[in-house]
Amino acid sequence: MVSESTDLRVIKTRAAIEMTFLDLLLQKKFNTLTVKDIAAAAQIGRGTFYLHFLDKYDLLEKVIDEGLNETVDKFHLHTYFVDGKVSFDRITGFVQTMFRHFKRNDRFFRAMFFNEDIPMFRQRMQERFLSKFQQEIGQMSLPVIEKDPLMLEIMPIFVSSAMIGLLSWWFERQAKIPEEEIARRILVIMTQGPLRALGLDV
Amino acid sequence: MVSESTDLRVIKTRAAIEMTFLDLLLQKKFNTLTVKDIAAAAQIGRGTFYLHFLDKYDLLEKVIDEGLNETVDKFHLHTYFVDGKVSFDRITGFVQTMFRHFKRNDRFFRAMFFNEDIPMFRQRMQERFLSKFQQEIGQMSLPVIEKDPLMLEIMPIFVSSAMIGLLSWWFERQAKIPEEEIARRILVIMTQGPLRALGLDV
DNA sequence: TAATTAGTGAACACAGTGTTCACTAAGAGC
DNA sequence: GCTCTTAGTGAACACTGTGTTCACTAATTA
Repeated sequence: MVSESTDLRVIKTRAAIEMTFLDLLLQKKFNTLTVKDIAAAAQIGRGTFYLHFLDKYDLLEKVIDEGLNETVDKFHLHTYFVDGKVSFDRITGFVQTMFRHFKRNDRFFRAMFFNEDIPMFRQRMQERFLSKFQQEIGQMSLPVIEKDPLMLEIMPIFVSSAMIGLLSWWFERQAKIPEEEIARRILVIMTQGPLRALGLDV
Repeated sequence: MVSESTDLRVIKTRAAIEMTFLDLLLQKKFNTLTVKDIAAAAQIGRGTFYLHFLDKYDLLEKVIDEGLNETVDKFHLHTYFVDGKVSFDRITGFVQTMFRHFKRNDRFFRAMFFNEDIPMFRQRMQERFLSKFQQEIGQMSLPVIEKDPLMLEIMPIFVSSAMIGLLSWWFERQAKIPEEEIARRILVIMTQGPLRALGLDV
Protein backbone atom coordinates (compact mmCIF):
# COMPACT_ATOMS: atom_id res chain seq x y z
CA MET A 1 0.00 0.00 0.00
CA VAL A 2 0.98 3.61 0.48
CA SER A 3 4.08 3.79 2.62
CA GLU A 4 2.57 5.35 5.69
CA SER A 5 4.26 8.59 6.63
CA THR A 6 5.09 9.44 10.21
CA ASP A 7 4.98 13.16 9.53
CA LEU A 8 2.50 14.67 11.94
CA ARG A 9 1.10 16.93 9.24
CA VAL A 10 0.27 13.94 7.08
CA ILE A 11 -1.32 12.02 9.90
CA LYS A 12 -3.41 15.00 10.92
CA THR A 13 -4.58 15.71 7.39
CA ARG A 14 -5.48 12.08 6.63
CA ALA A 15 -7.38 11.75 9.86
CA ALA A 16 -9.23 14.99 9.19
CA ILE A 17 -10.24 13.85 5.72
CA GLU A 18 -11.43 10.43 6.83
CA MET A 19 -13.31 11.78 9.83
CA THR A 20 -14.98 14.48 7.83
CA PHE A 21 -15.82 12.02 5.11
CA LEU A 22 -17.78 9.78 7.48
CA ASP A 23 -19.58 12.81 8.86
CA LEU A 24 -20.57 13.95 5.41
CA LEU A 25 -21.68 10.46 4.41
CA LEU A 26 -24.07 10.47 7.35
CA GLN A 27 -25.55 13.70 6.02
CA LYS A 28 -25.68 13.40 2.26
CA LYS A 29 -25.44 10.92 -0.59
CA PHE A 30 -22.02 9.78 -1.70
CA ASN A 31 -22.84 10.75 -5.28
CA THR A 32 -23.60 14.33 -4.43
CA LEU A 33 -20.46 14.69 -2.31
CA THR A 34 -17.69 16.59 -4.06
CA VAL A 35 -14.00 16.77 -3.31
CA LYS A 36 -14.64 20.45 -2.81
CA ASP A 37 -17.16 19.67 -0.03
CA ILE A 38 -14.79 17.27 1.67
CA ALA A 39 -11.86 19.67 1.51
CA ALA A 40 -13.96 22.53 2.82
CA ALA A 41 -15.34 20.50 5.73
CA ALA A 42 -11.92 19.10 6.57
CA GLN A 43 -10.51 22.61 6.39
CA ILE A 44 -7.82 21.81 3.88
CA GLY A 45 -7.13 23.03 0.37
CA ARG A 46 -8.77 21.07 -2.42
CA GLY A 47 -5.37 20.33 -3.93
CA THR A 48 -4.23 18.80 -0.64
CA PHE A 49 -6.91 16.16 -0.96
CA TYR A 50 -5.26 14.95 -4.14
CA LEU A 51 -1.92 14.59 -2.34
CA HIS A 52 -3.53 11.78 -0.33
CA PHE A 53 -6.19 10.18 -2.47
CA LEU A 54 -6.76 9.71 -6.18
CA ASP A 55 -10.38 10.79 -5.94
CA LYS A 56 -13.41 10.31 -3.71
CA TYR A 57 -13.79 6.70 -4.82
CA ASP A 58 -10.27 5.94 -3.70
CA LEU A 59 -11.02 7.51 -0.35
CA LEU A 60 -14.20 5.45 0.03
CA GLU A 61 -12.28 2.33 -0.89
CA LYS A 62 -9.69 2.91 1.79
CA VAL A 63 -12.20 3.77 4.49
CA ILE A 64 -14.20 0.63 3.72
CA ASP A 65 -11.13 -1.57 3.73
CA GLU A 66 -9.96 -0.29 7.08
CA GLY A 67 -13.40 -0.73 8.61
CA LEU A 68 -13.86 -4.26 7.33
CA ASN A 69 -10.34 -5.32 8.27
CA GLU A 70 -10.93 -4.32 11.84
CA THR A 71 -14.25 -6.16 11.83
CA VAL A 72 -13.05 -9.41 10.34
CA ASP A 73 -10.16 -9.49 12.77
CA LYS A 74 -12.73 -9.93 15.52
CA PHE A 75 -13.68 -13.34 14.11
CA HIS A 76 -12.34 -16.42 15.76
CA LEU A 77 -15.15 -18.80 14.92
CA HIS A 78 -13.30 -22.07 15.30
CA THR A 79 -12.80 -21.43 18.96
CA TYR A 80 -16.55 -21.73 19.36
CA PHE A 81 -16.56 -25.36 18.42
CA VAL A 82 -15.19 -28.11 20.56
CA ASP A 83 -14.50 -31.47 18.89
CA GLY A 84 -16.79 -30.54 16.00
CA LYS A 85 -19.59 -29.87 18.41
CA VAL A 86 -21.09 -26.42 18.90
CA SER A 87 -20.51 -24.81 22.24
CA PHE A 88 -23.70 -22.83 22.84
CA ASP A 89 -22.24 -20.55 25.46
CA ARG A 90 -19.27 -19.69 23.32
CA ILE A 91 -21.28 -19.04 20.20
CA THR A 92 -23.61 -16.77 22.11
CA GLY A 93 -20.61 -14.97 23.49
CA PHE A 94 -19.23 -14.59 20.00
CA VAL A 95 -22.41 -13.01 18.65
CA GLN A 96 -22.43 -10.59 21.56
CA THR A 97 -18.80 -9.66 20.99
CA MET A 98 -19.55 -8.89 17.38
CA PHE A 99 -22.53 -6.73 18.15
CA ARG A 100 -20.49 -4.81 20.67
CA HIS A 101 -17.92 -4.13 17.98
CA PHE A 102 -20.65 -2.87 15.68
CA LYS A 103 -21.92 -0.57 18.37
CA ARG A 104 -18.50 0.90 18.93
CA ASN A 105 -18.08 1.53 15.20
CA ASP A 106 -21.57 2.83 14.82
CA ARG A 107 -20.67 5.82 12.69
CA PHE A 108 -18.85 3.72 10.12
CA PHE A 109 -21.57 1.12 9.75
CA ARG A 110 -24.41 3.60 9.63
CA ALA A 111 -22.66 5.59 6.93
CA MET A 112 -22.01 2.47 4.91
CA PHE A 113 -25.31 0.68 5.33
CA PHE A 114 -27.61 3.62 4.93
CA ASN A 115 -25.99 6.06 2.59
CA GLU A 116 -27.98 5.43 -0.56
CA ASP A 117 -25.05 5.58 -2.89
CA ILE A 118 -22.29 3.51 -1.39
CA PRO A 119 -21.49 1.01 -4.08
CA MET A 120 -21.40 -2.65 -3.13
CA PHE A 121 -20.81 -2.25 0.59
CA ARG A 122 -23.02 -5.17 1.57
CA GLN A 123 -21.52 -7.39 -1.04
CA ARG A 124 -18.00 -6.57 0.00
CA MET A 125 -18.78 -7.05 3.65
CA GLN A 126 -20.42 -10.37 2.92
CA GLU A 127 -17.42 -11.50 0.88
CA ARG A 128 -15.10 -10.68 3.73
CA PHE A 129 -17.32 -12.51 6.22
CA LEU A 130 -17.59 -15.45 3.89
CA SER A 131 -13.90 -15.91 3.28
CA LYS A 132 -13.13 -15.70 6.98
CA PHE A 133 -15.98 -18.10 7.67
CA GLN A 134 -14.70 -20.59 5.10
CA GLN A 135 -11.22 -20.31 6.51
CA GLU A 136 -12.54 -21.12 9.97
CA ILE A 137 -14.61 -24.03 8.71
CA GLY A 138 -11.54 -25.38 6.96
CA GLN A 139 -9.98 -25.82 10.39
CA MET A 140 -12.70 -28.17 11.57
CA SER A 141 -13.21 -31.74 10.49
CA LEU A 142 -16.67 -32.04 9.06
CA PRO A 143 -18.27 -35.32 8.08
CA VAL A 144 -20.29 -33.71 5.27
CA ILE A 145 -17.31 -32.52 3.26
CA GLU A 146 -16.71 -35.66 1.25
CA LYS A 147 -20.37 -36.51 0.97
CA ASP A 148 -21.67 -33.13 -0.17
CA PRO A 149 -19.19 -30.47 -1.31
CA LEU A 150 -21.99 -28.36 -2.77
CA MET A 151 -23.56 -28.04 0.67
CA LEU A 152 -20.19 -27.00 2.04
CA GLU A 153 -20.18 -24.22 -0.52
CA ILE A 154 -23.79 -23.14 -0.15
CA MET A 155 -24.18 -23.10 3.60
CA PRO A 156 -21.50 -20.48 4.38
CA ILE A 157 -22.88 -18.22 1.68
CA PHE A 158 -26.36 -18.64 3.07
CA VAL A 159 -25.25 -17.82 6.60
CA SER A 160 -22.86 -14.94 5.85
CA SER A 161 -25.41 -13.28 3.64
CA ALA A 162 -28.13 -13.74 6.25
CA MET A 163 -25.92 -12.06 8.84
CA ILE A 164 -25.45 -8.95 6.74
CA GLY A 165 -29.22 -8.61 6.48
CA LEU A 166 -29.68 -9.01 10.21
CA LEU A 167 -26.96 -6.52 10.95
CA SER A 168 -28.46 -3.90 8.70
CA TRP A 169 -31.86 -4.44 10.30
CA TRP A 170 -30.35 -4.12 13.74
CA PHE A 171 -28.78 -0.76 12.86
CA GLU A 172 -32.07 0.42 11.36
CA ARG A 173 -33.60 -0.28 14.75
CA GLN A 174 -30.98 2.08 16.25
CA ALA A 175 -29.07 -0.88 17.67
CA LYS A 176 -31.54 -0.90 20.53
CA ILE A 177 -32.48 -4.55 20.66
CA PRO A 178 -30.38 -6.31 23.30
CA GLU A 179 -27.57 -8.38 21.84
CA GLU A 180 -28.42 -11.43 23.90
CA GLU A 181 -31.98 -11.46 22.55
CA ILE A 182 -30.67 -11.53 19.00
CA ALA A 183 -27.98 -14.04 19.82
CA ARG A 184 -30.57 -16.46 21.22
CA ARG A 185 -32.74 -16.31 18.08
CA ILE A 186 -29.80 -16.72 15.77
CA LEU A 187 -28.79 -19.77 17.71
CA VAL A 188 -32.25 -21.28 17.34
CA ILE A 189 -32.31 -20.64 13.60
CA MET A 190 -28.82 -22.08 13.20
CA THR A 191 -29.55 -25.24 15.14
CA GLN A 192 -33.23 -25.92 14.39
CA GLY A 193 -33.54 -24.29 11.00
CA PRO A 194 -35.59 -21.22 9.98
CA LEU A 195 -38.86 -23.10 9.54
CA ARG A 196 -38.89 -24.85 12.90
CA ALA A 197 -37.75 -21.57 14.47
CA LEU A 198 -41.05 -20.10 13.38
CA GLY A 199 -42.95 -23.03 14.85
CA LEU A 200 -43.67 -24.65 11.50
CA ASP A 201 -44.16 -28.37 11.45
CA VAL A 202 -41.59 -29.88 9.10
CA MET B 1 -45.93 7.40 -12.56
CA VAL B 2 -45.31 8.90 -15.96
CA SER B 3 -48.44 8.58 -18.05
CA GLU B 4 -47.21 6.07 -20.57
CA SER B 5 -47.46 7.32 -24.12
CA THR B 6 -48.69 5.13 -26.95
CA ASP B 7 -46.76 7.11 -29.55
CA LEU B 8 -44.52 4.68 -31.40
CA ARG B 9 -41.62 7.09 -31.36
CA VAL B 10 -41.75 7.31 -27.57
CA ILE B 11 -41.99 3.56 -27.13
CA LYS B 12 -39.09 2.98 -29.49
CA THR B 13 -36.88 5.60 -27.87
CA ARG B 14 -37.56 4.40 -24.32
CA ALA B 15 -36.89 0.80 -25.26
CA ALA B 16 -33.68 1.80 -27.02
CA ILE B 17 -32.47 3.72 -23.99
CA GLU B 18 -33.25 0.95 -21.51
CA MET B 19 -31.80 -1.79 -23.70
CA THR B 20 -28.65 0.17 -24.37
CA PHE B 21 -28.34 1.03 -20.72
CA LEU B 22 -28.27 -2.62 -19.65
CA ASP B 23 -25.71 -3.36 -22.36
CA LEU B 24 -23.48 -0.57 -21.18
CA LEU B 25 -23.83 -1.60 -17.54
CA LEU B 26 -22.51 -5.05 -18.49
CA GLN B 27 -19.47 -3.37 -20.01
CA LYS B 28 -18.54 -0.51 -17.72
CA LYS B 29 -19.12 0.94 -14.29
CA PHE B 30 -22.28 2.92 -13.68
CA ASN B 31 -20.22 5.82 -12.32
CA THR B 32 -18.22 6.19 -15.46
CA LEU B 33 -21.29 6.00 -17.71
CA THR B 34 -22.38 9.38 -19.03
CA VAL B 35 -25.64 10.49 -20.54
CA LYS B 36 -23.57 11.24 -23.59
CA ASP B 37 -22.48 7.59 -23.79
CA ILE B 38 -26.01 6.31 -23.39
CA ALA B 39 -27.42 8.68 -26.00
CA ALA B 40 -24.66 7.81 -28.46
CA ALA B 41 -25.10 4.06 -28.00
CA ALA B 42 -28.89 4.34 -28.22
CA GLN B 43 -28.49 6.49 -31.33
CA ILE B 44 -30.51 9.40 -30.06
CA GLY B 45 -29.67 13.02 -29.34
CA ARG B 46 -28.45 13.76 -25.85
CA GLY B 47 -31.31 16.19 -25.36
CA THR B 48 -33.79 13.44 -26.18
CA PHE B 49 -32.60 11.47 -23.17
CA TYR B 50 -33.76 14.32 -20.96
CA LEU B 51 -37.22 14.18 -22.49
CA HIS B 52 -37.61 10.76 -20.88
CA PHE B 53 -35.50 10.69 -17.74
CA LEU B 54 -34.26 13.26 -15.27
CA ASP B 55 -30.72 11.88 -15.30
CA LYS B 56 -28.93 8.55 -15.30
CA TYR B 57 -29.94 7.89 -11.69
CA ASP B 58 -33.58 8.25 -12.61
CA LEU B 59 -33.08 5.79 -15.44
CA LEU B 60 -31.38 3.30 -13.15
CA GLU B 61 -34.19 3.69 -10.64
CA LYS B 62 -36.83 2.87 -13.22
CA VAL B 63 -34.98 -0.08 -14.68
CA ILE B 64 -34.47 -1.56 -11.22
CA ASP B 65 -38.09 -1.05 -10.25
CA GLU B 66 -39.37 -2.77 -13.35
CA GLY B 67 -37.00 -5.69 -12.91
CA LEU B 68 -37.85 -6.21 -9.25
CA ASN B 69 -41.57 -5.84 -9.80
CA GLU B 70 -41.55 -8.62 -12.35
CA THR B 71 -39.51 -10.77 -10.00
CA VAL B 72 -41.59 -10.29 -6.90
CA ASP B 73 -44.75 -11.02 -8.86
CA LYS B 74 -43.45 -14.55 -9.28
CA PHE B 75 -43.75 -15.16 -5.54
CA HIS B 76 -46.70 -17.10 -4.26
CA LEU B 77 -45.13 -18.58 -1.18
CA HIS B 78 -48.27 -19.30 0.79
CA THR B 79 -49.35 -21.83 -1.81
CA TYR B 80 -46.35 -23.89 -0.80
CA PHE B 81 -47.71 -24.57 2.62
CA VAL B 82 -50.67 -26.79 3.36
CA ASP B 83 -52.33 -26.45 6.77
CA GLY B 84 -49.24 -24.73 8.13
CA LYS B 85 -47.13 -27.65 7.03
CA VAL B 86 -44.44 -27.37 4.39
CA SER B 87 -45.07 -29.23 1.18
CA PHE B 88 -41.61 -30.32 0.10
CA ASP B 89 -42.51 -30.92 -3.51
CA ARG B 90 -44.13 -27.54 -3.83
CA ILE B 91 -41.33 -25.63 -2.18
CA THR B 92 -38.80 -27.33 -4.43
CA GLY B 93 -40.93 -26.43 -7.41
CA PHE B 94 -41.05 -22.85 -6.21
CA VAL B 95 -37.29 -22.54 -5.94
CA GLN B 96 -36.92 -23.98 -9.43
CA THR B 97 -39.48 -21.56 -10.83
CA MET B 98 -37.58 -18.64 -9.33
CA PHE B 99 -34.25 -19.76 -10.70
CA ARG B 100 -35.77 -20.15 -14.13
CA HIS B 101 -37.01 -16.57 -13.92
CA PHE B 102 -33.52 -15.42 -13.01
CA LYS B 103 -32.10 -17.29 -15.96
CA ARG B 104 -34.53 -15.66 -18.33
CA ASN B 105 -33.67 -12.22 -16.99
CA ASP B 106 -29.99 -12.95 -16.92
CA ARG B 107 -28.89 -9.66 -18.44
CA PHE B 108 -30.73 -7.60 -15.88
CA PHE B 109 -29.45 -9.49 -12.86
CA ARG B 110 -25.89 -9.69 -14.06
CA ALA B 111 -25.82 -5.98 -14.70
CA MET B 112 -27.24 -5.26 -11.27
CA PHE B 113 -25.31 -7.76 -9.18
CA PHE B 114 -21.93 -7.32 -10.75
CA ASN B 115 -21.64 -3.76 -11.92
CA GLU B 116 -19.41 -2.36 -9.23
CA ASP B 117 -21.25 0.87 -8.84
CA ILE B 118 -24.93 0.09 -8.70
CA PRO B 119 -26.06 1.68 -5.46
CA MET B 120 -27.98 -0.48 -3.04
CA PHE B 121 -29.26 -3.07 -5.48
CA ARG B 122 -28.92 -5.97 -3.08
CA GLN B 123 -30.53 -4.06 -0.28
CA ARG B 124 -33.45 -3.04 -2.43
CA MET B 125 -33.93 -6.51 -3.75
CA GLN B 126 -33.82 -7.94 -0.25
CA GLU B 127 -36.34 -5.40 0.96
CA ARG B 128 -38.71 -6.37 -1.82
CA PHE B 129 -38.25 -10.07 -1.09
CA LEU B 130 -38.72 -9.44 2.59
CA SER B 131 -41.94 -7.51 2.33
CA LYS B 132 -43.45 -10.07 0.00
CA PHE B 133 -42.25 -12.82 2.32
CA GLN B 134 -43.79 -11.13 5.36
CA GLN B 135 -47.02 -10.64 3.50
CA GLU B 136 -47.13 -14.33 2.65
CA ILE B 137 -46.32 -15.34 6.21
CA GLY B 138 -49.12 -13.12 7.42
CA GLN B 139 -51.51 -15.36 5.56
CA MET B 140 -50.52 -18.42 7.54
CA SER B 141 -51.37 -19.19 11.12
CA LEU B 142 -48.18 -19.66 13.03
CA PRO B 143 -47.99 -20.85 16.63
CA VAL B 144 -44.86 -18.83 17.32
CA ILE B 145 -46.36 -15.43 16.65
CA GLU B 146 -47.75 -14.80 20.11
CA LYS B 147 -44.92 -16.53 21.87
CA ASP B 148 -42.02 -14.86 20.09
CA PRO B 149 -42.67 -11.79 17.93
CA LEU B 150 -38.96 -11.05 17.71
CA MET B 151 -38.35 -14.39 16.03
CA LEU B 152 -41.15 -13.60 13.61
CA GLU B 153 -39.25 -10.44 12.70
CA ILE B 154 -35.78 -11.93 12.56
CA MET B 155 -36.38 -15.11 10.65
CA PRO B 156 -37.72 -13.56 7.42
CA ILE B 157 -34.84 -11.09 7.37
CA PHE B 158 -32.41 -13.92 7.88
CA VAL B 159 -33.90 -15.96 5.06
CA SER B 160 -34.49 -13.19 2.52
CA SER B 161 -31.00 -11.87 3.01
CA ALA B 162 -29.53 -15.35 2.70
CA MET B 163 -31.34 -15.82 -0.60
CA ILE B 164 -29.83 -12.71 -2.12
CA GLY B 165 -26.40 -14.03 -1.29
CA LEU B 166 -27.11 -17.42 -2.82
CA LEU B 167 -28.54 -15.84 -5.93
CA SER B 168 -25.52 -13.65 -6.45
CA TRP B 169 -23.25 -16.66 -5.97
CA TRP B 170 -25.29 -18.64 -8.46
CA PHE B 171 -24.91 -15.93 -11.09
CA GLU B 172 -21.19 -15.72 -10.43
CA ARG B 173 -21.03 -19.41 -11.24
CA GLN B 174 -22.61 -18.58 -14.63
CA ALA B 175 -25.93 -20.01 -13.50
CA LYS B 176 -24.57 -23.42 -14.38
CA ILE B 177 -25.41 -25.38 -11.26
CA PRO B 178 -28.69 -27.26 -11.76
CA GLU B 179 -31.63 -25.63 -10.03
CA GLU B 180 -32.79 -28.87 -8.44
CA GLU B 181 -29.40 -29.35 -6.80
CA ILE B 182 -29.65 -25.93 -5.20
CA ALA B 183 -33.28 -26.38 -4.29
CA ARG B 184 -32.49 -29.60 -2.42
CA ARG B 185 -29.75 -27.96 -0.32
CA ILE B 186 -31.86 -24.96 0.48
CA LEU B 187 -34.59 -27.27 1.65
CA VAL B 188 -32.19 -29.09 3.97
CA ILE B 189 -30.90 -25.83 5.44
CA MET B 190 -34.43 -24.54 5.92
CA THR B 191 -35.71 -27.66 7.65
CA GLN B 192 -32.64 -28.93 9.53
CA GLY B 193 -30.77 -25.69 10.08
CA PRO B 194 -27.40 -24.59 8.68
CA LEU B 195 -25.29 -26.41 11.27
CA ARG B 196 -26.92 -29.82 10.92
CA ALA B 197 -26.84 -29.33 7.14
CA LEU B 198 -23.06 -29.35 7.37
CA GLY B 199 -23.13 -32.49 9.44
CA LEU B 200 -22.36 -30.74 12.71
CA ASP B 201 -23.57 -32.36 15.88
CA VAL B 202 -25.83 -29.91 17.72
C1' DT C 1 -54.12 15.75 -45.45
C1' DA C 2 -53.66 18.70 -41.53
C1' DA C 3 -52.46 19.06 -36.81
C1' DT C 4 -49.64 17.56 -33.25
C1' DT C 5 -45.69 16.44 -30.92
C1' DA C 6 -41.19 13.67 -30.61
C1' DG C 7 -36.65 14.12 -31.81
C1' DT C 8 -32.51 16.94 -33.63
C1' DG C 9 -28.34 19.44 -33.04
C1' DA C 10 -26.07 23.38 -31.81
C1' DA C 11 -25.35 26.67 -28.30
C1' DC C 12 -25.35 28.15 -23.46
C1' DA C 13 -23.77 28.86 -18.60
C1' DC C 14 -22.36 26.24 -14.95
C1' DA C 15 -20.02 23.05 -11.73
C1' DG C 16 -16.66 19.82 -10.61
C1' DT C 17 -12.25 17.63 -11.94
C1' DG C 18 -7.43 16.89 -11.67
C1' DT C 19 -3.08 19.22 -12.44
C1' DT C 20 0.48 22.92 -12.22
C1' DC C 21 3.40 26.30 -9.89
C1' DA C 22 5.48 29.56 -6.93
C1' DC C 23 5.04 30.42 -2.20
C1' DT C 24 4.55 29.59 2.98
C1' DA C 25 4.93 27.10 7.12
C1' DA C 26 5.33 23.09 9.82
C1' DG C 27 7.98 19.13 11.22
C1' DA C 28 12.29 16.10 11.22
C1' DG C 29 16.95 15.35 12.31
C1' DC C 30 21.19 16.71 13.69
C1' DG D 1 17.87 25.82 18.42
C1' DC D 2 18.95 25.91 13.42
C1' DT D 3 18.86 24.07 8.95
C1' DC D 4 16.91 21.06 5.51
C1' DT D 5 13.02 18.91 3.75
C1' DT D 6 8.56 18.43 2.41
C1' DA D 7 3.43 19.07 3.36
C1' DG D 8 0.06 22.25 2.51
C1' DT D 9 -1.78 26.70 0.17
C1' DG D 10 -4.41 29.08 -3.19
C1' DA D 11 -4.97 30.68 -7.60
C1' DA D 12 -5.05 29.48 -12.32
C1' DC D 13 -5.61 26.13 -16.05
C1' DA D 14 -7.96 23.23 -19.61
C1' DC D 15 -11.28 19.81 -19.78
C1' DT D 16 -15.47 17.04 -19.41
C1' DG D 17 -20.09 16.40 -18.44
C1' DT D 18 -24.52 18.56 -17.09
C1' DG D 19 -29.06 20.17 -17.91
C1' DT D 20 -31.62 23.62 -20.52
C1' DT D 21 -33.09 26.45 -24.52
C1' DC D 22 -34.59 27.19 -29.25
C1' DA D 23 -35.68 27.02 -33.97
C1' DC D 24 -36.11 23.35 -37.14
C1' DT D 25 -37.39 18.64 -39.11
C1' DA D 26 -39.85 14.49 -39.39
C1' DA D 27 -42.74 10.92 -37.74
C1' DT D 28 -47.31 9.65 -35.99
C1' DT D 29 -52.12 10.29 -35.15
C1' DA D 30 -56.78 11.23 -36.07
